[in-house]
Amino acid sequence: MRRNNNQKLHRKFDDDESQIISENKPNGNNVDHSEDAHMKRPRPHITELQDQDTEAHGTQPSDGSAAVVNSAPRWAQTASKKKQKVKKSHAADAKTVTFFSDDEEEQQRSSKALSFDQQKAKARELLEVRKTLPVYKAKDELLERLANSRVTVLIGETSSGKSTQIPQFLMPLNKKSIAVTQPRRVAAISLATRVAEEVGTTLGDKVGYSVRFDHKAKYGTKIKYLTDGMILREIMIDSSLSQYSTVIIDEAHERTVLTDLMMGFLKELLQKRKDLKVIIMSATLDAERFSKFFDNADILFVEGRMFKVEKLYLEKSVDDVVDSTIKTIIQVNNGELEGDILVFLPGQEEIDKCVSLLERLAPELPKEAPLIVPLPLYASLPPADQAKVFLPLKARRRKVILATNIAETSVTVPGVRYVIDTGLRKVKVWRHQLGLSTLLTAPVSKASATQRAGRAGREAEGKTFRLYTEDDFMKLPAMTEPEIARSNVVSPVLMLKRAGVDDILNWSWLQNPGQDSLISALTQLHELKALDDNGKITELGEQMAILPLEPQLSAILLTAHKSGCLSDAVDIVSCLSVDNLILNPPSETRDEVNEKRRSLCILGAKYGDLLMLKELLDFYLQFDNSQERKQWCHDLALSHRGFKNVMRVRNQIRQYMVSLTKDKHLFDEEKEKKPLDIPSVLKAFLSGYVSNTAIGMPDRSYRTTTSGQLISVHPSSLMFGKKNDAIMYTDFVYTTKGYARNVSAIELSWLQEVGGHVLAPKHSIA
DNA sequence: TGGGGATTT
Repeated sequence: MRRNNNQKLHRKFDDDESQIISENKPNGNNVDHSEDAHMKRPRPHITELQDQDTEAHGTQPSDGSAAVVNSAPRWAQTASKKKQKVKKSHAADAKTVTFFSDDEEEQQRSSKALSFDQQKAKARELLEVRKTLPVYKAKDELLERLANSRVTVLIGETSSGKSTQIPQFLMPLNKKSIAVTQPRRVAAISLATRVAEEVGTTLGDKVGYSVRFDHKAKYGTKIKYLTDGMILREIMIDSSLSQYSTVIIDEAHERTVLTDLMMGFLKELLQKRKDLKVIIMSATLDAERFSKFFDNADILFVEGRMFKVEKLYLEKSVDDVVDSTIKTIIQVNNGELEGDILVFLPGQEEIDKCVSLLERLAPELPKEAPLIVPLPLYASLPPADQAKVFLPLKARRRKVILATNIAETSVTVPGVRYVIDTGLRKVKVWRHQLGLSTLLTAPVSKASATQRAGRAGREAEGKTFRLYTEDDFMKLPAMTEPEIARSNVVSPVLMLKRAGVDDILNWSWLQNPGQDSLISALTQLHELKALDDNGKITELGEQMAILPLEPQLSAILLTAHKSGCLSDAVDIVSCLSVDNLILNPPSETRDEVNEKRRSLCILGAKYGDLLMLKELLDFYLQFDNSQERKQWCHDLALSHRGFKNVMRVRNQIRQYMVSLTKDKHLFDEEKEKKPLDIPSVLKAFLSGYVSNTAIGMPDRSYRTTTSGQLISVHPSSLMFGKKNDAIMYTDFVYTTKGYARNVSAIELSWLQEVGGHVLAPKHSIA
């Protein structure tokens, strides 16, 4: 790398993103201008639930009456009014991820078991903290507004306390339960834990939660935090959600597929259930859209309490993101006061490059500045490595956390005062015309850039260094495109069919994914025999909708059941539905690890990755010692935690299959150790992945059976470099070229046998 | 012979 530090950043005071700035002057508690200020470490926060920081600092909040307005234009005005500055309190942070292992998590929770009196005392103590939250000041006015409308859109900035407080305010007013939905499991669990403390009840009693594999709620639980996926499951069982009188959709601005679906269902349900109230909570500008969707619902605004974040832009655009990132890190480290640095990069590749460059450079940097400690953070990183970003450092050191989008919403790292934002992210876009996904590096939206910047202003004033020009920023789209517009909607469509929606194209979509995308999904479901020729859901389709799996995988299990290889198929499907089970070995050991996998998985080497998964799971199950198991996972670059999840999924699927088939002894065959019937297993998978097949060409390339596109076997596959007549794959991703991932060898004759109805030439006369 | 942003039932 060239040592060229003349990269210039110029200052730009905020006028475009008034919602996260403060007009207040520093209050003196957080900014220290003494020479060695950067040596003073911020107090480490390991989890958000520690009982400290109970005192509030800073200026007085604005009065409650100013905090709530009911129209968007005034919202802008209100947003630019003074923000209070209060030292971070954990209440607003109750969604932060904690990195306990499963066992530790359990211990942590049970160690908190308090007596009735202790619970009440604790709740009284917490009440003082709650009173400092912006939303608490506006309580009376909020309640009045909420009482008068059936649907309300509530804009609450980060740290307003809306997710913890609003349900508590509403509790005495609701006859039935209040459901609060979250996009992520950890958020649902930690919010419920926090609110139970504030209410002074045992978790699972008055306040509880419900997420996959974990429920702490009973009949009569007044406030229930659920994941979006979980409440959709409940809708499948009880379409009128009769146990709730209020449903709160939180984090609606994230626009996940499941949140969007939920809003569509609620819109329809509101006509049926006249006693139901709905609150849509969002952190950003989407308010108008939500309001219109729900027949011009009231919009309320509650301010947050973020600190001011100064934004700096480049004067000239740069090409080399890694180079420019490194220079900026060094510049910030040399020139800025105490506080850690959070860097947003698009992907693992860029992160790993930066980490190794920084490790090399760190010892050569000026001795006056803190020593840089680079820490990568991305989803496929083992949990133990992820947890390192939370550990406190010794004096005279500065964390530089190099992260993907994971740090934008899912993981909140305390102590960050500086954000460096490359303005890039990776997006997966589903091309229904081609039946493949593309993984693109693309610019973020303004909303996303604002969110990233906000990560520097959670505990004190901060700065964000944007590695693009202000002009570039102005050209960014206002909002990230909702996920549903770029996803495969097979699963949502099946869900709607199962809920009795006939006219999918004209359903109450918050955002319609588009006719082409919907028709492609309907076609796929027809091919899977989930829908009949009239588009009505079949019995098979009903069963597929019940299983907590993608329709393809459900179809595979139902076929496998008929052909007598269910147990093996369940094992493989369980592995397929866990992300990051098979890790990418670090480049130093890559060849070695690949060779180990190949020699261990004899069937995998011959038949492909699906059988490798089966073999790996069998090996995993053989260990009786958890230490050996961990070591084995480590040697083969497999995720130990991933396998634990596989076991939970496997268990759940088995239960579902038992109840679907009403055959209690369905999995008893396991005791007999039936030999593995490889063709049956592969044919069962072929029934779900008929369209994901390709024929081998003489030049060792493959062409897909559906469109004749050129496709290559991904190098991470055991089938890489092998010649086969035909292959089947679970994923087709276009990056530098079209890659098939998770590849298995199949026989040409099976294509006609299993997939004749799909692959028959379109021009043939029926 | 080459590279997987993030969720969830």
